[in-house]
Amino acid sequence: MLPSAADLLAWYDRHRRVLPWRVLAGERPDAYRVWASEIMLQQTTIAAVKPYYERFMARFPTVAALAAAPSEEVMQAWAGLGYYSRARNLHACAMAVVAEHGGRFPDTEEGLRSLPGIGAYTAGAVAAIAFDRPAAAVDGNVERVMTRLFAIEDLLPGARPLVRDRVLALMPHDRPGDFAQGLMDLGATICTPRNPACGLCPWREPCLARIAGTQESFPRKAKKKAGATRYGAAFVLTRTDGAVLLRTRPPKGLLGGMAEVPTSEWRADYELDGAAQDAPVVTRWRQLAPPVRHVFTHFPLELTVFAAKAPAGMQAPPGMRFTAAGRLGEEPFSSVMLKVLETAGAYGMTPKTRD
DNA sequence: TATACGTGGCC
DNA sequence: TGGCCAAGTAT
Repeated sequence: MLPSAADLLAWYDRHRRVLPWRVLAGERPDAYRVWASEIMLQQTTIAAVKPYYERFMARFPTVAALAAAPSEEVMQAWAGLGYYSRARNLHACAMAVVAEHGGRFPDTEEGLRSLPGIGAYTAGAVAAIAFDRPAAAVDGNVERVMTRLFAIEDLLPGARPLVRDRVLALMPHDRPGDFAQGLMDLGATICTPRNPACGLCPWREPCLARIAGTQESFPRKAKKKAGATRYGAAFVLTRTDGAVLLRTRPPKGLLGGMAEVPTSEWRADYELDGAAQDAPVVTRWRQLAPPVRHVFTHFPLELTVFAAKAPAGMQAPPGMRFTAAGRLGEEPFSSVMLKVLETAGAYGMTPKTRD
């Protein structure tokens, strides 16, 4: 028995998930909303995205509204979601859609692919979901489903073209958008990484991995090695009027464009003894404990927090600013920076309560 | 092809 | 606790 799109679509019609960015069955969704949700969902869980998506749509209801917004406002709306280059590209993409496409998203995979922040997956997903094009949207869910279904032994990401070919071969001529979403829903709810619910799967009979009993060993992928811990010092300078000394990180690279208190470099061999030389001003710094620990995708970070007071009239050093206590909520702080500020008692909001 | 790029939840 | 994982993209 071979897998068929009809079996998946029948399952999808009964079990499709209700999601904020998903319209009712049979309705054509707004490309802007589909696109925004796809960008947010890159490497990010639905639970994390939901509150951001709702706020984002209320704040920027149309692609024109997003394009017209200041970049600081976009970064602030994204703060806490991670992978901040997504926010920069999102903004650039909105401006390109307005300036080069008359405010409407291209309705082809190729047209979408040429926009900033839209790669192979997102181009396929938007083309399929928003425009019902027969495009393959190969994400982690689809990779898992297809490598199991066909027992594809090749390592990812090398096997991706093969997965894509399999998806295109199964693609129905009608309802390609539902097929794309059904594939993802199946991966997210049935064909899960651990303990897949094979008994409930519409493709349980043709699934080669299930037949062999090896479903959990797919997809095959190379192990990636963890980076070495980096260390550094963070300096929280609070004026007596409550304002905190801040700066903005360079637009590209780690936490690009996000707000932070001044810090030393973050290095594996950082020596805390010389931390005073990295401070933004010469004053009496108090070392706080314990240090802030944070884990990025490619390395763990340990920041020792130093705090000091400054007179109310103090001016910020070049390239830095004092932000009033009442306006800290408007700054685009990353989660690691919120931990630093909380350690210093300069900000009462933890990452978890940011919503 | 390999690496940089966040964050929070789960076991 | 530590490694893995979540609707990837850019370089």
